[in-house]
Amino acid sequence: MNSSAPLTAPISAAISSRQLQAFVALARLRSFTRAAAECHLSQPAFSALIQGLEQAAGARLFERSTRHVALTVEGEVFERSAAPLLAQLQQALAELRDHATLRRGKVSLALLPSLAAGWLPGLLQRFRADYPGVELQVADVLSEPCVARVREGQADLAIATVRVDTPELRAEPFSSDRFHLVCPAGHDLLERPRLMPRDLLPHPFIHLARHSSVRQLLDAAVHPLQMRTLMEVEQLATVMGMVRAGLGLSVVPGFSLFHFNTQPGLATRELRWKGLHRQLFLIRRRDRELSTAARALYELMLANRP
Amino acid sequence: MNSSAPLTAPISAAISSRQLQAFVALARLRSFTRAAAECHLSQPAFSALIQGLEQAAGARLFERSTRHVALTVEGEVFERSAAPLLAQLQQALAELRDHATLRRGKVSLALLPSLAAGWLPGLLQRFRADYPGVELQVADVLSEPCVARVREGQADLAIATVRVDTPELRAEPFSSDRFHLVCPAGHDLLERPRLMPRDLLPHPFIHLARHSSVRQLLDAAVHPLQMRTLMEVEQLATVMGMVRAGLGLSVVPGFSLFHFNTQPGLATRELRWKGLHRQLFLIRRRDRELSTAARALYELMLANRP
DNA sequence: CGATCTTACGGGATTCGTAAACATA
DNA sequence: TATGTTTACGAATCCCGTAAGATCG
Repeated sequence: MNSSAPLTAPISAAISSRQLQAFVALARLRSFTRAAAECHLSQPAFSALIQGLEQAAGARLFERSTRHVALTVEGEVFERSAAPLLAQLQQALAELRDHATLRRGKVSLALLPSLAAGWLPGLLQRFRADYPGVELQVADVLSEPCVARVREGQADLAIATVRVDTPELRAEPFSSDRFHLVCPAGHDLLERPRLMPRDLLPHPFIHLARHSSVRQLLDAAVHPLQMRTLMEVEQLATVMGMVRAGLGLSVVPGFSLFHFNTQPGLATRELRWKGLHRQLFLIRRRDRELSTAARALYELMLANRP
Repeated sequence: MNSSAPLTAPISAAISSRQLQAFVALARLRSFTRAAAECHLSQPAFSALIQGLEQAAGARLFERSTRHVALTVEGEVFERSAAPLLAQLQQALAELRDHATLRRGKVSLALLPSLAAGWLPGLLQRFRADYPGVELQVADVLSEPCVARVREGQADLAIATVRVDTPELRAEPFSSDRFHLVCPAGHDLLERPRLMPRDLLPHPFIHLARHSSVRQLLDAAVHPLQMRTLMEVEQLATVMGMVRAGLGLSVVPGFSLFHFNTQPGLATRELRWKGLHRQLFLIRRRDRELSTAARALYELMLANRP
């Protein structure tokens, strides 16, 4: 038994896109010579292409003499399908190549509000300049929802503070930031040579919500019950407004300093307390590779860590 | 210059239907081994097929490890086009093969009413038994309209009495028939040893319309002004009714004898007068070959001439 | 006889299947 | 380690382009 002989095709005869192109070109130009030229083939090679198609189809598709080339009735039947078929195929390939070359695509990213407002915009500006056709979706939510979005496939990537190395999710260290005291300009805490946790206790304090990573780390460094909690708010922008109004002081992550540094009447001071720093992780699914578009954003993020 | 090197594809990369089939099978089965088996290929050959497709597409379409095969995002993009594309291609080929094997198709035939009523039905019964899927269109009209229909592409074939050998049309001799006297049974013309044209003159005569071939040939043999014309009618069936009612007698072509031979009270007698016979031609276009279906009918007609 | 399609043919690329190497759970 | 994909490789096949042949107007 000759085991190396190719087996017969399982369902249909093999048709190549080049045969389809040749057919459509010949049906349009009605000349082997001209159609061969359009397909960048020698005329005999082109002829063989058509013959192969006719053989695969099981019917003569063109009537030809040396002076005349025309579709047979069967050829007309096939033409009605072949022309749109070829167009669809080429569109499908073009669409695919668009995705591969980042002329089209979609990336969805979930990350902490502080990064979304401060660091991300400049990054996305560059990304959009390079790949204007790629659709972007950003979810500026806290760590837990960030991770949930990746887990549920709603986001390709997330930046969050939770190290989730599960069978589903892969987390890699991305960046870290320190925390900063924010208070009205000229506040006496700004002058102390060494600022300790207990130094904050006498002052009215604007807390962030308990589920925020900032709050949780701060609670670990300074027992909350000992503090003079003035209020709890959700947004860092609100913290900024409260402190600027002189209602109290607060502690915010470095990535959100852009909220405060540009505000007249406000001052900040880095807190170098042990344990009071945030580790950020880049989180993605384990079971899916990133799409080309997502990988491009991933690379750009890694190359431009805050 | 290496002139035998294949030139690059003109527009799109070459994709074969086998690659499309392989892609769809792999997307469905998510296993190279099983998909290769379904495509009747060795697994490495199948793998190469997919790799070739990915190369042509310019993007990786599957994420694969030894334990897991899944579509990439780009693969999903392509799948949306590929599956319907393959289905359409296979349907187009099936349709084409149906036409080639006469499971489908269409033939239109124009021929004289006498043939349409007498000879054709039995022929078409056989044709339909062999090719039940082929649509038939019959125009039972006189010679001139028969020819016109072929000339205008409304009919594939015609049987008519005019020899039209023009640059457009090809006519080949098909058959011929003689003319017959029809009269009430027991009429004295039936008894004469030799029946001559002038023997008809004393009797009331039922004429066919002037544009019919029967009438024109009869007028050439017997001057119409000398005849006792009772009336002119269009249809041979009307002639039959008139003669059966004893109103007169008439002359009809042999192919229409089936109208008369089975009628009680009627008799016929062949007229062997010089020039009084009809030559029938099979007419088709010169610039188009017959479709497979039309050719089948053509062969059947030739093999079963009246 | 001139334009055009088909056949013939040699060389190189392609693709097959078997076997071995490689990778991951 | 076991299952499943990729690489390696020799052989058969396919496909190209050139050249010669056939055919119709």
